[in-house]
Amino acid sequence: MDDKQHDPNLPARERILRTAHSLFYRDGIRATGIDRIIQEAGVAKVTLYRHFPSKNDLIKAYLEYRHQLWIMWFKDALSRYSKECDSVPDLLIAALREWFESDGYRGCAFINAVVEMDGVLPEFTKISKRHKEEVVELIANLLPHSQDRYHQALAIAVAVDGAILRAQLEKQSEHALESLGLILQAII
Amino acid sequence: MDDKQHDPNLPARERILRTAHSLFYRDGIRATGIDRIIQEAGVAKVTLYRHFPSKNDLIKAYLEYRHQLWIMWFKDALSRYSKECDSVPDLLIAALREWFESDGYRGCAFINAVVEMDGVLPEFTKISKRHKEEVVELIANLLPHSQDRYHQALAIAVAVDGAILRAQLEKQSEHALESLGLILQAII
DNA sequence: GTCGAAGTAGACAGGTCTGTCTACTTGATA
DNA sequence: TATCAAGTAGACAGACCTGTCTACTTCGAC
Repeated sequence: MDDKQHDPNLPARERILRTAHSLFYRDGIRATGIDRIIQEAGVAKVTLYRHFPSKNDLIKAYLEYRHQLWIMWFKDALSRYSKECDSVPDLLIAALREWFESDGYRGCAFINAVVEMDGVLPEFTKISKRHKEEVVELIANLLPHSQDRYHQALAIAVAVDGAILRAQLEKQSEHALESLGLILQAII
Repeated sequence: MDDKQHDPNLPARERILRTAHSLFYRDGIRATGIDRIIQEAGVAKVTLYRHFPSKNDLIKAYLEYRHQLWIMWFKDALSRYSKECDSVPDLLIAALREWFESDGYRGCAFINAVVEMDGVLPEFTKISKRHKEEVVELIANLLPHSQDRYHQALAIAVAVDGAILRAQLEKQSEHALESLGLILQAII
């Protein structure tokens, strides 16, 4: 899900976006300055501002990019683990474990963005809500059809967010996954 | 739980701490400058730096203060609602509803601090972990004695964190509380 | 009454931030 | 060959940040 190569053959816009993604996610949005991004991306400042008129525009592009990246990874992980997992709880936990234990895991980029940037631009919150809604839909698709399938998926998504945070706060992911397992077993 | 009076008769240290609490929680830690705090608290810059040698020291004091404030509120809310609630899920949800729907609700100060300040000082994360552990203990006290009471409390705390986030992301608290209710009913 | 602790206002240093500007280079296309 | 889009380096403006400094005031304890 992460990409750190910064291939100098890529077009400038792509290099800027990928670098912004790495730094915004790793160090935080406010803590990452434009100068740092252009240095690491190997582009001139004018180039960055030609593609992204302001830092807020770059942040929005980062969130859209991250959304695509994460959803793609999630779908892929679900399909990969579906072979060896025979229950929805096991499947979700296997996928999330892969994420929580990946290098440089720092929680959910959208939660982090809302915490850091709430009040600066309403669009950051809007993008984050859209992301969470799409996650709920993906979870709902895993559940058997029933009247309250959507409510169930919503509750699972809430529990998943809690687990994401716990894995971020503690270095270990085991407690978070254990707690999430207990919740999922109970709900489903 | 919140205090906005800033009584000018209070000692300077107290005024600084309360003002820092209001601003750090409302606007975020990084977004709040020292100049803003001293202006709003009505103290000189030298006075602030005599009591808190650096901004990081002030942030630590803010977190400790917030911890005491929140735990006090939580205990009080639990005891207040225990009269009219006859189950643990109802009790927790009644208390959290009060918080989620209070003026200026902006999520959990400790989650926010970790997201904003992770990597700046390890102590911020340490204080936040201690806070969460104390919350787990308070939740465990509500549960009947059993072998896995602590695991149950941990899982509930994870779900509560998820609900805290959902209530922060959406303007409404209803969805968050509904999902949390579903989880609690299933677990307990 | 003297002294020291704790307060005041506000200038200042040195750093970082976003965003603009100038002046130059490179490469594809018409 | 001429043009134009897209890139480069880097100085600069103006704002804001933390933290230090000077010089003055107030007030209680001894």
